[in-house]
Amino acid sequence: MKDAGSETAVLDRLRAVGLRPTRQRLALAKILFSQGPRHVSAEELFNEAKAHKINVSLATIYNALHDFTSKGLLRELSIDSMGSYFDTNTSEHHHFFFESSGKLEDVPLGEVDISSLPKAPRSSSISRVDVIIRLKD
Amino acid sequence: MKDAGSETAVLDRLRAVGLRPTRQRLALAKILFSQGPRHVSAEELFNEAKAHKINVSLATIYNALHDFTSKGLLRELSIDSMGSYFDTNTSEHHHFFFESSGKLEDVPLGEVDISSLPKAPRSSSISRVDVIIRLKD
DNA sequence: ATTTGTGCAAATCGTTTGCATCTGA
DNA sequence: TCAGATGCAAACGATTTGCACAAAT
Repeated sequence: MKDAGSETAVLDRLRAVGLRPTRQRLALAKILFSQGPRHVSAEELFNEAKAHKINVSLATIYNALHDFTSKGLLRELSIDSMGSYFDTNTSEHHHFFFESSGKLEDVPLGEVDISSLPKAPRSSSISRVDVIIRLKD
Repeated sequence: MKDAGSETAVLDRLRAVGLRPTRQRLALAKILFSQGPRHVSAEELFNEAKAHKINVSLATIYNALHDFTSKGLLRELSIDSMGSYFDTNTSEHHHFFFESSGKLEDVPLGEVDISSLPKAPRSSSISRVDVIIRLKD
C-alpha cells in the first residue's frame, strides 16, 4: 500500500474531490498528509513550504487550505481568536487546547463521551460537535 | 431583592471584585447585566452604549470586557475566527452555534452530559471544557 | 481556448497599544 | 495626591481581495 503522502496518493486524493492538482496544491497536500495527523496554521504551512523550497504565496496557502477544507480533506478549528488551525484528521475526535502555548492536541479516541445531546433548536440540524478541553499548566 | 441591573446591584458587583466603579464600567455593566444571560461582541456592546447615549471609546469597551472577564464577571468565547463573544453567564453550560448567522445560544442546562473525560496530559490541569454544537440550517 | 489557480500588494477587520489627559478614592 | 481609567489615533496580525499573469484541461 502506498504512503498517504506519496506523489500519486496525493494526486489521487485531489482528483477524487475534484480539485485540480496544481504544483502548489500538490506540494502543500504532500506536506500536510505525509506525516501523521496534525494541526497546522496558515503561517506554519507557509514556513514549511519555504523550508521545502516551494515558492507559494500566503494567499495561495489560504486558498488551498480553504479549498481542502470545503472538500472535506481538512477540518478548520478556531479555538482562540488568534488565527485558525487546520486539522488533517477529519474524523470525529476532540481536542486539548494548551492555553499557554496555543497548541492543540487530539484527545485519544473514545476518551470523551457525550452521553446526551440536545435536539437542535428550530429548523436547524447538527453539523458537528466540538469538545475543547482547555488546559492550564 | 434588587434587579441584577440596578445601579446599586451593579455597583456592588464591581466593588466585590475590586474594580473601580467608573462611569463607563458602571454603564457597561448595567447594559450587560440588566437583561437575561447574553452573548455580546465588543462591537455590539459599543453600539448599545451609543444607543444609550453613553460615550465610551471602543478601547474602553475592550478594556472593560477583559477586566470583567479576568474578574470572573464574564466568560470569553472564541468560536469562529471573526471575533469573540462575552457571555454574561459564567456558570457551567454549553453552546449552540448557528453557522449561518454566527449567533450563539445556550444549551439548556443538563442537556449535554459528558460521561467520560480524559485525564489532562503531562503536568497540565483542566481549566474548562467547552462543548460547541454547530448547527446548519 | 477556456477555465481555474497563483502572486503580489493593498485593503479589511477585529483587537491592541502608546500616550496625554482625566477621574475616583 | 496619584494610581488607575479613558479616549484617540496609530499600530497590529490574521485573513481577504483585486487584478494581471500563468498554468491546467
